[in-house]
Amino acid sequence: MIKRLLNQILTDTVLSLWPEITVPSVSVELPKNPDHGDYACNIAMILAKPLGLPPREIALKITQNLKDPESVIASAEIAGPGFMNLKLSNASLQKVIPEILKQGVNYGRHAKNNQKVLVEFVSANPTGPLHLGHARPAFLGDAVSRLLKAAGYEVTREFYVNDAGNQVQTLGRSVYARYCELFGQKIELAKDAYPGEYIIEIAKKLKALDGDKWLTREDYLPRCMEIGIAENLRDVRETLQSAGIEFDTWYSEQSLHDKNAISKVIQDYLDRGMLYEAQQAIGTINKVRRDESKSAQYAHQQEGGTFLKTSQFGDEEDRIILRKNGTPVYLVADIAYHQEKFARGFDRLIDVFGADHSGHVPRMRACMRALGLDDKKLDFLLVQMVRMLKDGQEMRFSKRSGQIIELREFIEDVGVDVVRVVFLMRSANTQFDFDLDLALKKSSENPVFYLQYGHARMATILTKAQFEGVDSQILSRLTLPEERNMLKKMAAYPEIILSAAKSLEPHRVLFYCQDLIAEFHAYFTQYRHTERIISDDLELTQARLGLVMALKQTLSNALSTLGISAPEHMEHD
RNA sequence: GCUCUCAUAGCUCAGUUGGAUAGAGCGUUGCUUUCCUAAAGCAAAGGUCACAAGUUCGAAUCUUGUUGAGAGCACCA
Repeated sequence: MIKRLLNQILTDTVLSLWPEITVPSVSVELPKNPDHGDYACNIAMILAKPLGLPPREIALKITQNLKDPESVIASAEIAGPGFMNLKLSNASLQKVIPEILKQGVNYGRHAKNNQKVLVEFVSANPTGPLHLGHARPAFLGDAVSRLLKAAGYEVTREFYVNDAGNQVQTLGRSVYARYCELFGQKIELAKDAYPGEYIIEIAKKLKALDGDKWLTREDYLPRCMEIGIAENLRDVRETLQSAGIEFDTWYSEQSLHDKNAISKVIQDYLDRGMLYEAQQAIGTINKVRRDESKSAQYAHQQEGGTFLKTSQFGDEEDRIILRKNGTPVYLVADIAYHQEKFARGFDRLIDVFGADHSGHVPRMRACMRALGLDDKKLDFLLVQMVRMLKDGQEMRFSKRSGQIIELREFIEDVGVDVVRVVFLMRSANTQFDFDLDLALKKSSENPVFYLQYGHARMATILTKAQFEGVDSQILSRLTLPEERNMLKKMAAYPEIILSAAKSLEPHRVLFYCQDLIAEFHAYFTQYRHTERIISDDLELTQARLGLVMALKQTLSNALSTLGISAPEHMEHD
């Protein structure tokens, strides 16, 4: 809000001086070095080239002719190669407090931008419980959704349910095997069967509902699949709920099959002349593939069929979509699903998934473009892998061996907020090591407590003293450098939300919280003997309480935008 | 072999999209509490931003190459 004001002033000034010039987007920044004023601007350096003048000269002109009717800028200095260091008047900084208090929980929330966005995330196969591997994309998708909403988007959160295909059939057979076992039959699990304990629980449920009716029947599979999917989805939903993650829609893959969306896509491609019959995809011939590549490994299973001309749209080779026997491959259902998403009228589609599926990105883009759809609407948030460490050793998970840590248990053991913060602290783009021992320690080594303690400390102060409201007279008492810094920081909050949403990077908000709290803690401790918040000076006390209240509001808004709870009170030893 | 991502303090990571003297947390060392919560604060130590060229007023950030790590490269889902 202050930034926008400064932008306006500088743009007006430049226009008044050089009307013929198209003013580039002015960049005003919070400098790290306090000697560089409250805000720093590099516009003079950017204008040096188009104006053909030295940056310092331009800066001088600008500072001497500032169009600043409300005298927001108290002083402007020229420094270094041509930076303008702006110092703001106390009064203009102090205005943030009433602004924040007026807006309350809405401070930092932006007006609706009439953009509809769909965020698809988790979308785990309904063949088992969620495990630790799902955690990062789940929390990221959730936080990104919250961020986009705060930034003014109308957000729909969607879970794509893979309830069709081989995997759920395997699930059905696994359930049936355990079901038979419950009636005393000796069974041998198939090689690809799911070995987990939870399958037995599902079998028990089936037995309780249907008795022994399926023992002698051949058509057991649909029923076993149905109950398997339903039970797993229920478990997934509960786990997500305990993680504070809700979805608006659960989109069934089977429903696409049911309404013939698959054959429709193929017809669409056919109409567009995008298909051809061949032994081999165009593109593979030119590509040197060594024995290590997977396609070479499986070459003997490749028989030819119907191919889609994705190589014309940026994919490295054409993709098969119908096997030689005419059955569609998995990709087609995924294409149909994305086509559906486009048809539902969103302005922006975001897919969140693990970086192990990064190969999916150019392929899906190409498939959409081959349908004549604008793939710029499609965004992929790739979440890098997490390496789990226990006792300094990497833990390897495999679903087949049943060696997994269930997300549900993990959240129960560690606490939602801790897990959430650990996963949101890092940008999605970097892989990181998750130290399990550290997460389990409920000590100050854990960054969550720092955040929450800051909020609780503010809450304590406010309950201790009666806050009677602010007016600009009183607020003029806030003149300590630390107080000015916190005012600036709070004023920057709406910008942080916007840029974090724009770049799909929730961790920025978390680092912002960390900074804001650090400033408050330092302020609090430094002045605990001299300039206490609650003092005999009633006016000063009210002004500082107003500051704390605004801080608390900003912090609580930021934390809730990430789904992290902000307690009023914290118990500890 | 090819493609993508990454490489910043002892460890885990930020770095406002090209800006001024590269930051935080943890760990290490020393200090601060009669008090509104010490789950806090202050100070110190710790860096060839993997390496080498290039682009320009200016590079951790952009380009190319090299090295190293992770992921992907079947008509599996």
